[in-house]
Amino acid sequence: MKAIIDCNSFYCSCEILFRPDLMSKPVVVLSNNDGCIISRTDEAKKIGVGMAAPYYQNREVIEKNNVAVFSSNYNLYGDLSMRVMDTLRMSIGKQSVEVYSVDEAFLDLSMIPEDQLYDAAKQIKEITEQWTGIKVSIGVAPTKVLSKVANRLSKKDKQGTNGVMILSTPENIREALEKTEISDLWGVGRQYAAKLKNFGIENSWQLRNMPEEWCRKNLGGVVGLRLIKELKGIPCIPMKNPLQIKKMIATTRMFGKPVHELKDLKEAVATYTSRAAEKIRRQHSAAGLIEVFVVTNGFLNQKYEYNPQAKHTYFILPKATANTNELIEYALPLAEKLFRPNTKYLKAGVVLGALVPDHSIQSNLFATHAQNHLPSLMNAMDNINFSMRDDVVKYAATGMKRNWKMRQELRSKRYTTRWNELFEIQ
DNA sequence: TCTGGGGTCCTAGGACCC
DNA sequence: TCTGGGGTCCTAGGACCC
Repeated sequence: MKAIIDCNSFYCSCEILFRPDLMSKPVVVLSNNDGCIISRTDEAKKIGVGMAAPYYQNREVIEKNNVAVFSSNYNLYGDLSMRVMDTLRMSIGKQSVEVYSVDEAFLDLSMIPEDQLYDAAKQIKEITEQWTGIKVSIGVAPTKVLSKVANRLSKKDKQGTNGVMILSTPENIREALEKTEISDLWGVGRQYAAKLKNFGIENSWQLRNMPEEWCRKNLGGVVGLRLIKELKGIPCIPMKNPLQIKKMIATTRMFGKPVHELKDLKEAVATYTSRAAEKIRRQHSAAGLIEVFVVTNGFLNQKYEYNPQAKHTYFILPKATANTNELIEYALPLAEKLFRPNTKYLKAGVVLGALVPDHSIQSNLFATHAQNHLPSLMNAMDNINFSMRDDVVKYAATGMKRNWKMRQELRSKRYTTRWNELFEIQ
């Protein structure tokens, strides 16, 4: 059996942990740039705050109901996520935990006898909540897809299920699938949901009973086939090796306000390149490809309409590297190539791909002495920036003023990762 | 005035190989 | 007179996830 464990309204729960006065109150967390709502408590949901909806569209209901609003604080969420995952690894062994996202993990429970599953799941839940202060829900079933179904139902009815739901009998599974609308099924997005509804398929049980060949044809080939098999209780999506390294790493951001000068765009691209390079060094990778993209929104002086258009371009490196200055040298011409005067830019991003382990980079006999010492320079920079924080050491190309930086007007303190922002008790 | 920031996997089709 | 039947690798794009 497999389980998925999921933190309830994760970002909001992290904020409430340090603001106990907000417990059982409506709370929301905004995306970067304070653009969209990306986490909301049940109480906020109840009064009609939409998920993934623009902040400004919900402003009225938020202010009227005194909803607590936070900018996203990824330092805080990342640290608490690590605590949750560490707790799970301690509870059932690190080989049995697959971190799926910042607030979710799949657990392999195959070593637990069926009649003890409920108690085991309940215990994992209690330990996690006690050690981290974050509430969680658990769904247990024979396959990953079914465990997601179980988890969703346990969250919908927290009182009735105590946040734990086991789907082990055919009757249980049938009932759960009948209750799960097709658009709520893991693996069915907007496109497929619309398509399935056209065929008269409204819930997951109906999909389960379709012919497998039909699913292969209509739901993306083997992806669809796996989905229907998983619905029938046949595991097709294996647990992943916990030590897998990423295949691509990106840093992309909306600008605080639209950018229209090449100088600003280049600063941003250099900054994102530095961030992305730090990330690949952290997993001991080097990049063989760099891609830059920009999102424009029409012309300067034109009336504002949200109509984003993406453009991208890339460069294949002669030799994989993790050195920030080399990567910036490749990135800036790409930004210049994309730039058009008189254009409003909303967003830019840098993607590092074709990642290889850094020990496998071919060394170059003809490289200069200085080039051969770049890894130690990168190491030193990373160490300084990690211990001192806030980019104490950076490249000049990343700019000093950075007037394109995103807005984060309502961010809470980074209680667990900055000495000078510790939680205080009066 | 205003709409996030990451990722994964799969397929089709073209270029090229023997 | 006859003109095959496999492969691999790469890229772009589309779907999905949180």
